[in-house]
Amino acid sequence: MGGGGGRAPCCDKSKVKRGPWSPAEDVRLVSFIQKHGHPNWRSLPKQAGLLRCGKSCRLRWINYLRPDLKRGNFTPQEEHSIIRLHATYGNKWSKIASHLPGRTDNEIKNVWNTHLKKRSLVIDNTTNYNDTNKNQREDVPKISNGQEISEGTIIDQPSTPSSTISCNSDQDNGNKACCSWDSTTTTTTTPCQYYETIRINNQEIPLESEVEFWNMLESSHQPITDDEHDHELGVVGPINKPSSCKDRDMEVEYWVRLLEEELELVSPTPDNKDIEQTQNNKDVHEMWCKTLSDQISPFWPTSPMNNGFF
DNA sequence: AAAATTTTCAACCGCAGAGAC
DNA sequence: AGTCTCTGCGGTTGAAAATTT
Repeated sequence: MGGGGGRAPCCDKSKVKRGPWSPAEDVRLVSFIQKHGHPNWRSLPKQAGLLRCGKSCRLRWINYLRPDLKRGNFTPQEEHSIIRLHATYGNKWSKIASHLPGRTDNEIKNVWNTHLKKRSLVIDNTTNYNDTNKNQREDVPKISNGQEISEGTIIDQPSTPSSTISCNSDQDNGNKACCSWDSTTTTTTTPCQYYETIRINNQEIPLESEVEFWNMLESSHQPITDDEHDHELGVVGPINKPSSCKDRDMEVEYWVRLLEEELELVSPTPDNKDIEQTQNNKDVHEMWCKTLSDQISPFWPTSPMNNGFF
């Protein structure tokens, strides 16, 4: 390591927000990365209008917002793999994560510490994964044609990224879980197509993806231009968006606006009668949750349909 | 039903590696 | 060669949720 003479802090901690991320921040981060990628985490928060340090943005993206993440509980097969891999690699969580597409090192670390550590003491580590009955395995990773990705398959980066965005997992070896999106249609009026792909044996294969989620967000590149909100978040200026996505922009902007109002980041929209007429915060919350659940993908990490809302 | 305790997991912290200058 | 910045990693924390008493 280089250095010496003391290390400058990554950011001024007195000027950045900490703690749990709000849905509004998530939207900002995702929509910014969707359009601009993340060439520089340090400068990203300012460019995206987020009062967060770059490290926090990176962590949020990698551990929670990346589109190639699996959601939900670990399957018994995944748990088995973790136990077996831990016996090989020890606490090298990123190494273990590289064998489990869609799972993060942090997630694996948590599940190990909370569930598997004790269990691993009583499980016979010599059990061969391939000995299990595949017909009983429920959540084996699949590619778009339904074919299972067998354990041990080398998954690496696509040879030619299909857009300016890349999102690689952080592993330091060559076997990287990877996704990419084709942003070539972002200036058309048709819903944008996003593909998550993996490269297996020199063949690029699209994964089953959360297309609706990304389509929903594809036109939300522009930060909300509300003065109060922008001032609070330190927005440096609007980001140009394709005019052809206007309708979808309005839709996304509508529910983002509801979100901001619920969070009291901005005052209620004058013409939003439903919200104005509802005095009880609980009612507002429930109505708002329903609005969101009607409009956004259930895969959205903080979706009320995903039991992760608030 | 309420309080106490335990569990979960998102987020933070500091360190180290790599690369740029 | 030395310094600095950025990024990634693994350990830890603490608030919220779940469970037990």
